[in-house]
Amino acid sequence: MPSNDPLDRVFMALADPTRRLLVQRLTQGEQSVGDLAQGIDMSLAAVSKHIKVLETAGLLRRRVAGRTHWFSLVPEQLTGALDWISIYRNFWRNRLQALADDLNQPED
Amino acid sequence: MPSNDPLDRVFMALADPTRRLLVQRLTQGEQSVGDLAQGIDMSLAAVSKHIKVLETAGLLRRRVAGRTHWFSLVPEQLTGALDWISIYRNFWRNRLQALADDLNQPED
DNA sequence: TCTTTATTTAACTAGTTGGTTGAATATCTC
DNA sequence: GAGATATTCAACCAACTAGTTAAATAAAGA
Repeated sequence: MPSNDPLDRVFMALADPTRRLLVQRLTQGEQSVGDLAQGIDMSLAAVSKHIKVLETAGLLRRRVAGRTHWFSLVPEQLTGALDWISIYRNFWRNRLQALADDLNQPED
Repeated sequence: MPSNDPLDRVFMALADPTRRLLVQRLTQGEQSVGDLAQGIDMSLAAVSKHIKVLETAGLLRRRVAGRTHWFSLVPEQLTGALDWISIYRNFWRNRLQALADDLNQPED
């Protein structure tokens, strides 16, 4: 088993262009494996694996109906990743702002 | 060489808890390899490699002064990752909002 | 110049990733 | 029930990751 940490898994899941494409496509709404694999030059089994990585990371949810598996996005984990980045990005932005403010001080 | 895509590299770089710790520590300001490695139960060579991964992803900058290498955060690439996530998170939030609005409609 | 300090590089290893193909499972349709 | 459809599972492989230790490089200090 690879990493167990939710942030590890989410960032890892997003570190692949095929998986980011799948996430992007799922913003159009619920889709099946076949739908998602459309136009991707890769075996269905490989796409299925990518989907499983996203699912394990908690980025999407599977609904099985008959022989078809339907997937849709789940926002919570994306939010966790966003929050992590935001903390440090905001820190940095504040730093730059402080520097700018400082430079604008009268020379005195 | 692994992936060449900037987003791949940034998300991959953040998918490791040691590297996220390094980023977190660098919000305290510029630090050397030795500083950064403090308290991390890992060889200096390993920490040095983690730093290189972050550097290659464009998340930090190296300034060599004498025998010491100083590192500091660079915000641009973090922003790229943040933007990617935001696009889809905002999409999702809007969806939920639309649903909520719909449920609040008078029944007519 | 010799030694210590700061860091990287090289060679190696175990485990993981991302793909393949072929078989298995489950469901739908005739 | 037989065949087609949708998808996963298993076994395999090449490439990459994340660590190790030992040696190399470079600069500082005595």
